[in-house]
Amino acid sequence: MVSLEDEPFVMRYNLALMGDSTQLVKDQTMKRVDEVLVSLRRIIRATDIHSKKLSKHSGLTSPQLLILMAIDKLGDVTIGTVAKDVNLSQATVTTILDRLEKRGLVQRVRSEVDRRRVHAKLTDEGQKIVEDAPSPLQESFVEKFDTLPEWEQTMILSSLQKLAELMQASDIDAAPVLHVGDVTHHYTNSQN
Amino acid sequence: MVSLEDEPFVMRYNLALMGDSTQLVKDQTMKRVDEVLVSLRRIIRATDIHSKKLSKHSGLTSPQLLILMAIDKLGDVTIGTVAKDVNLSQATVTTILDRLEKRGLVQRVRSEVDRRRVHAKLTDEGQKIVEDAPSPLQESFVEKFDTLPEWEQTMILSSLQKLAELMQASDIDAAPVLHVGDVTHHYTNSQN
DNA sequence: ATCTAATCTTTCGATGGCTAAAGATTTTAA
DNA sequence: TTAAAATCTTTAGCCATCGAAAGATTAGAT
Repeated sequence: MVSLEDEPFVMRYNLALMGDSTQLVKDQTMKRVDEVLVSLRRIIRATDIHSKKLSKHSGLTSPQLLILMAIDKLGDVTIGTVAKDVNLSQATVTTILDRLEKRGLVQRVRSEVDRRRVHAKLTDEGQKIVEDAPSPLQESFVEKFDTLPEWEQTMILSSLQKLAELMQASDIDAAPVLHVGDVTHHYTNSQN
Repeated sequence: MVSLEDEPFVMRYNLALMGDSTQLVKDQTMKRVDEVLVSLRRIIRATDIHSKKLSKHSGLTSPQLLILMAIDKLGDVTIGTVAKDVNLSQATVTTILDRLEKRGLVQRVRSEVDRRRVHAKLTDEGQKIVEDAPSPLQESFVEKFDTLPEWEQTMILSSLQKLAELMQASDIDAAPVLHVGDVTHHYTNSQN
């Protein structure tokens, strides 16, 4: 048995399932996939932590800010439209709006034309806050990003877009047939 | 004032803060930063959605799976080590372990040598589940990623790593004046 | 030996996020 | 006209996530 002590867990796990023939090739991919996973976790965590920090110093978290900005941008919009714009579920937007409304930054107005709809609009105070708000990504990140050579900025952006595209596509055609008890294979062959 | 109706919010916000001289140059960067932000949101959401899907069909969410795998990899580890390994806070790991323990997949054992520490280990059932578990990233994503040419895989990975690095560095830089010594420890020493 | 500082885990209180179901209204079709 | 279908928001219940503070224990210093 090969020593796997230092290998990332995904690798270790998968190695056990693969024949020796393709092993070396798969190794490479697995390793990268695993590192992608690690990087993603780091990135997600960094944004989370920034959000907390933001809230501590400006009183608003990133999603709250995001939603305020969306309302500012879109004007007098319905909840559903906001949700689509910021890429969150309606339920989530509702709960965030609850908090924003409680703080008097946003107002809900039931539509007169279609009483199922609810419009959100900024209050004067909300407007003011949006105008003075910091970026949802930290300034220093933007600064650092700005110093990268253009080719690198472009590379990062297109990588992210590719990744997002892959993931979204995967989500759509992923066949959810898995049960923990009887799944037998993993990275190598999933046929959807 | 330029019409900004169609510009994403980050741009709109940032433009308001900049003088006209550098505007065109900044425009480029802002636009990219904004698109980075959008892509990130998409990616994060895709992983979230996948996690829900996973949990619905296998009974385990991604973080739960991640933690099980980490324990499997590391053997008889303390909570703190697990937290570092999966890049989550201790508090988070504790609550996730609560659920895993309640389901009998994991067992906590207080260390005899140092009674502050708690070791986590897989139960037989937990072990079995880890061995049969699907990937924390969707199969079809891995499959698609696998078909990318090697240069692209490498490009994506290094972009992510660069991004993670920038963000972490920014978080450290942007540390509020409060506890300068406290903020850095998450990221600077992540090799356990 | 004891008091204090460091270390480790858990608890507490928030927020964010989702799906599914419930409520409310409007639209469509019989 | 009226019942069923579609549309929109909120509610309910769950999990993930964090920081801060509380508890417990060990290590260090006097």
